[in-house]
Amino acid sequence: MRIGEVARKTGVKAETIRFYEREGILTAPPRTRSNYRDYGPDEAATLTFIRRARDLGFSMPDVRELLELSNEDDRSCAEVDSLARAHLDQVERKIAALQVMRDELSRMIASCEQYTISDCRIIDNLAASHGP
Amino acid sequence: MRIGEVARKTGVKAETIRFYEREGILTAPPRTRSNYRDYGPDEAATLTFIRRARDLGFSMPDVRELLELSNEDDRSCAEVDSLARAHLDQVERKIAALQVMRDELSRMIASCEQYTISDCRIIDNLAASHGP
DNA sequence: ATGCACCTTGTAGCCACTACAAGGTCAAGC
DNA sequence: GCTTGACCTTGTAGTGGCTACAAGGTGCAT
Repeated sequence: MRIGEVARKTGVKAETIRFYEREGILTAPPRTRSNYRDYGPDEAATLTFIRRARDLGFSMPDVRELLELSNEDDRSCAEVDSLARAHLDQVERKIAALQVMRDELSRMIASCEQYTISDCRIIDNLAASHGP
Repeated sequence: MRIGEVARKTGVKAETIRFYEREGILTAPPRTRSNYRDYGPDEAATLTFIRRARDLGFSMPDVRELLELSNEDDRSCAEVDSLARAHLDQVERKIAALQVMRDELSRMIASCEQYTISDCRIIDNLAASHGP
């Protein structure tokens, strides 16, 4: 399978696949006579794994770790669990931070009555801090 | 006021202030005899403005726009409003995306019973797609 | 033979900083 | 007067995770 096909099947762009190879995340596949990368189903599965982990927001270092762990069948999955929990924690923190932003933005926008800049509550809010 | 003091007062690090100057976001202040940057209260106010906008998640291009608009007192603040609304929209999208991640991560973590990798529901989930 | 989609390599760019190196300046303390 | 240490200067390179582009080679249908 050439890179374009595996890209379509896994949802990982060809450029990104080459990037993963350069970075050592994906092992280099064999080449055809004309020097094209020739992928098998295993590589496609790995790429799907990577893409799902990335979609869930795992960092590339985390993905590397998950990939390594996924090959050690006999090992306890406690590490996987703890990695996932740590990541969930980060995601929750990020949500909380964004909710603070959202609430403040909403408040600012609601307070603006759309006259001139000199009356603009949004600009006011940005210019001054809240406390004394 | 030297860069360190204005950094403390505005919460923008000295390195970042120099970076903003290089990028043309902040105009270069006069220098002392010993070539140190010498800031006045206006620059501090601008930096506070930038920091608050950044804390609210506005991009640097947005911040530039907001800074320019904030100097045009007579203009309608409709543009400010629309910029803020567009950004709020982005923030809400980001929250929604992260909530999807969070829910899926929670589900995965809850389904794992912490035996070996070969039984691990988390690894399973990453390896296979959901649909048939 | 021609066109077009696909592939190859390498390099540079994105965002918003952040880190570091190598050196200059200034006030306080001895 | 000399040292110490905090502060400042410039410039360059690194972060993450790709993405875009240039310049050229390959494969297949018409």
